[in-house]
Amino acid sequence: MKETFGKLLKDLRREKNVSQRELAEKIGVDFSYISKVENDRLPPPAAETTIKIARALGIPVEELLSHGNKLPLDLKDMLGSNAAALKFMNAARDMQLSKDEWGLLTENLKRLR
Amino acid sequence: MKETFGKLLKDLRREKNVSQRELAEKIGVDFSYISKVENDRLPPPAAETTIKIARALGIPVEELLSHGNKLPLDLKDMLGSNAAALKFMNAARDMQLSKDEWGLLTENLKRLR
DNA sequence: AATGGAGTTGACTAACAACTCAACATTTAT
DNA sequence: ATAAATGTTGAGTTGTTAGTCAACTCCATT
Repeated sequence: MKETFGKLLKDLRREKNVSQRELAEKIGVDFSYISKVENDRLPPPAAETTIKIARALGIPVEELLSHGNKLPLDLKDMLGSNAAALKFMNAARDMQLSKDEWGLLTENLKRLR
Repeated sequence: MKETFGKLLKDLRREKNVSQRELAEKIGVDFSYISKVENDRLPPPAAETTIKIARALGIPVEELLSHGNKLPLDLKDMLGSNAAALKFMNAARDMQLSKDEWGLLTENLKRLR
């Protein structure tokens, strides 16, 4: 159904004409690690590494994160320590919100203040 | 500033007149583990274990989760795989929402459909 | 024909998470 | 005072995460 993280990364990297070694150096990992991730031999990198990759390639961070199913630490902390936010998220999950509905909520957020 | 997970658990458990052994058996862990957690010798349990504790003691799940800074797996999956939800959360984090504002959002959610 | 750049692979590892087990100490009830 | 219940502690276990390192292979040039 959904494209793997590896394939997505490989395609994006190639589009930008960056070698595995170049990318690896920019983000501070071994290049062989990039290879394995691109071929889905290893799971997607940690959130912070994924973010570095997105920045290095100049693509929206969320797209990559969501394909890797990874949560940045700051978000995890915010949610994990906030009962009210947790309740909100539980309710949202139960409603199975669509992409557009999430967009709407993000708009509402700005109008909240 | 904020009460530790351990102290909170110890207080709640005592209020309900439950021994460490009883609680441990109900949720399926060794009782010595409960002791260590209550004395903050070990970090708060995994989210799923924390939820079992909350259920066993009859207290709201979110209160305990938020004190342990743990995120249930289903929430993590939902967020981690949804770019639109991630953007929403990022925006919310940037705004430093108060408890009441989160409550408002949860209300709005119901009115969304 | 050999050098260099790019990609792939196997084996290994350090750190952390989430506990268990056995022994001992303390508190409570009889 | 003693037995039973309850609580604490040290040491060890098992699994997962997030990678590294060295050794290849496969091409494209020179």
